[in-house]
Amino acid sequence: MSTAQDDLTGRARLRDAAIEGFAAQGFDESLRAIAARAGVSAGLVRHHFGSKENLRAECDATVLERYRKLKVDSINAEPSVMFSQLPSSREGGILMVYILRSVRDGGAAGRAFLENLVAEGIEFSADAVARGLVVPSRNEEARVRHLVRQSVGALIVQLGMWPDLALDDFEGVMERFYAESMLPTLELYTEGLFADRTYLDQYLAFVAGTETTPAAPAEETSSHHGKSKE
Amino acid sequence: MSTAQDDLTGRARLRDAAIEGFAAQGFDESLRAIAARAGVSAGLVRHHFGSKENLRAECDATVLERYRKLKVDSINAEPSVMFSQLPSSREGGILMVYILRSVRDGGAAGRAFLENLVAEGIEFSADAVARGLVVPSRNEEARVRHLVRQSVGALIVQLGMWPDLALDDFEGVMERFYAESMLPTLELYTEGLFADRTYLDQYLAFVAGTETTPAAPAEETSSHHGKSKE
DNA sequence: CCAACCGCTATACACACGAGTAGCCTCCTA
DNA sequence: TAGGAGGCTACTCGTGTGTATAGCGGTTGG
Repeated sequence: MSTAQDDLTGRARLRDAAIEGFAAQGFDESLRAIAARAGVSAGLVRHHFGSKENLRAECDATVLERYRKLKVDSINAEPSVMFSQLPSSREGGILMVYILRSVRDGGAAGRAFLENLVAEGIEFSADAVARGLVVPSRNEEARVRHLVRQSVGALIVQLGMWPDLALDDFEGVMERFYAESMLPTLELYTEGLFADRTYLDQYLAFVAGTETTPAAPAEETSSHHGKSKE
Repeated sequence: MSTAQDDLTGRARLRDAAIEGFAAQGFDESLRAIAARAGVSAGLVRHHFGSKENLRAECDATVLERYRKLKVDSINAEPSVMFSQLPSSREGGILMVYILRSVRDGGAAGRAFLENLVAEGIEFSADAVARGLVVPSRNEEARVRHLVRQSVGALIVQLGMWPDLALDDFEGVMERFYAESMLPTLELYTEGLFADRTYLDQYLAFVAGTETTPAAPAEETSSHHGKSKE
């Protein structure tokens, strides 16, 4: 149940319209507008879902489920660059914008999406490091979290700077975004930014000076557990 | 005139309260709440500023002006890493959150702030490249725009994931953010991410194939068109 | 002295929103 | 074909918002 195409009856239509409306206009979209988008009356929302909050929750769950499904479908589809397996269909665009909006507003779906992306990235990164494609990091999770934060954040900034974002043209927008981001990304990822290692080495020396390592807060850094004065 | 401390008379107090309220609660903060924060009545907003939109516009202008002032004050203060000359005072935190919110919502102040940051970054980057601190890019402006987008976006994501952001503890929040972002940033900037140049070279070859260069739309990519792996 | 002015408050109005209620209308079943 | 259950609509209510108007009180200039 609750897939996209099998039941177009009321509730599902309303839910999809809500997802689309939330993605297009933000989560302040009124129930009336959503109902109008679905071609039904406003009060129907209350009969199917108890409140707007419930509707939002169900939209979140549906979007997350569809994202996972879409991700699984496009797996082994050679991700040319990390975090770039972007959808090209209209539905994929709606999903993406919905998720970006959710992250933007600090919603639960956004947090879940980020955690999902981080877990996926850690796995992917570990594999890539093992295969020698990616240089290792002193804190793999911190690196992945940083990359996820930056990638998603850049998309959110782009989304904010495109107020008249048309969901129909989402693929075009993404294409344009990638066109102007691909070169800097690849340059940064292969050639770095700094010409020498002084900044990094200085920071590493500074961190080594302080006993508590702020970069690796939780996990024990390999085996040298015994700290100095205890 | 129009500095923070000299005139505490009504209008300025209200404007500052609006800035603080917008930063703390978002731009949907009601006029009554702003008035209450300023310790005055609600209708006063209308007498000083015609409407909420006008108030918002004046807040934007004030924030931008203060940001520029704060930036000028802290110039030559050795930016250890690009885009990290962050304020540590409470007022600076308010300014920063206000600007982040403005970028997030696609406001005019946000766009102006981004453009300001890009211009500043281009200048800084050119200088750093000339001094041999930073490796050159095939499209400096695209790289700066990319870095700005990513840096600001990462902060916005962090902001969204911290719903109970206390403006008083802003420096602590930023400190924590930098503590967990510093290592990945420095690693990425000095050691890159990819172990070899294949991805970049493939992309450059692909771009060289198509006549229209999507990454460098306007400017000609100087003279050394036929590049090679050094 | 006083009167015009300005900062400010209190109250009211129009509007949009989410929430809630009653009833029609269709389709499915026996 | 009769009955009933559920999808759906029209309407109403309370609330919160931005906007607007009338009026009070202190300050200042003639």
